[in-house]
Amino acid sequence: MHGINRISEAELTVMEVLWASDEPVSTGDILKKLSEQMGWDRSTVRTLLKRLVEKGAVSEKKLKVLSYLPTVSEEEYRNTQTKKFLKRLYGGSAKRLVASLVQNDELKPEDIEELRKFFNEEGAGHE
Amino acid sequence: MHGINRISEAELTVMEVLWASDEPVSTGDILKKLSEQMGWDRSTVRTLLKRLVEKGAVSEKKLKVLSYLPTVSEEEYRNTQTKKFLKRLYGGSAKRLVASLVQNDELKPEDIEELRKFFNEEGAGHE
DNA sequence: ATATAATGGTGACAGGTGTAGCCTATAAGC
DNA sequence: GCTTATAGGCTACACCTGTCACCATTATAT
Repeated sequence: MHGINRISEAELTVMEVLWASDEPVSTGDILKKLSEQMGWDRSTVRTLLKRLVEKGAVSEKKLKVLSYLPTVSEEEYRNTQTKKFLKRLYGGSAKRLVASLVQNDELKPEDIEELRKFFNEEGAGHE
Repeated sequence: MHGINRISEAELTVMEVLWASDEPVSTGDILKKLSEQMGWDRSTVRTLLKRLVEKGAVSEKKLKVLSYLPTVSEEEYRNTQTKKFLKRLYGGSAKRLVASLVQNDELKPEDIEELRKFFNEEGAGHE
């Protein structure tokens, strides 16, 4: 929907906090979480939030206190990023990516087993 | 080996030109390629090359003319990036990534078929 | 030899990113 | 009510990135 393409690393970390909640999260709560998890200063967190709002990736609600809510779902974001990544590093070939995952032992035996079943069903069910 | 982590988008495009050759490529050739492919100015290309050298991602050889050679292979780079990406967006679970690829129809039927076979073998051979 | 084209060195500049600081307003505790 | 802890507004600043521009030095072609 939006061109929420460019969320930076640090900003993404903030997004994760928001995605983890199903309702708007207050600056205070976000701060508490990130200051202990990342050791970030209050100002840092607030700057990131502000930028995310400017970018349209989160919206700001004035409740008792300013609170934030993502405008893009984590999955949505993950999907667009994955597509980009795929295109950029694997020429868009998901097959190549999967092959490389296997080759680099990123998949555990049980994952492989699971995917095997998965693909067997996919192969059958897909017409 | 190196911490060649942060290659920027534009820089990556330059890397691709270098990776496409098996020997050092001259500034001129790189420029020719990228100016037509990307419409980049000579200065732009040279700046990117310089930065890549500074970052240690490519080495500069003085042949007849300055030429460049990657210090990291494309595959090596792709693998580290993939690992990072996986960790960042899929909590390191390659399985989740693959599942998502399937769910988002990134894989064509014949890919699925191929992977199905692939996994059947993997599953069998891997004990 | 000269004019022209290609090379190489260095500087610049706006916008993004990581990481704060300072000051004021307001809510909470005693 | 006064003090202290939170919250909110604005500023800063260095480094990274995408894009060049300018100048001097060689090759090349005629």
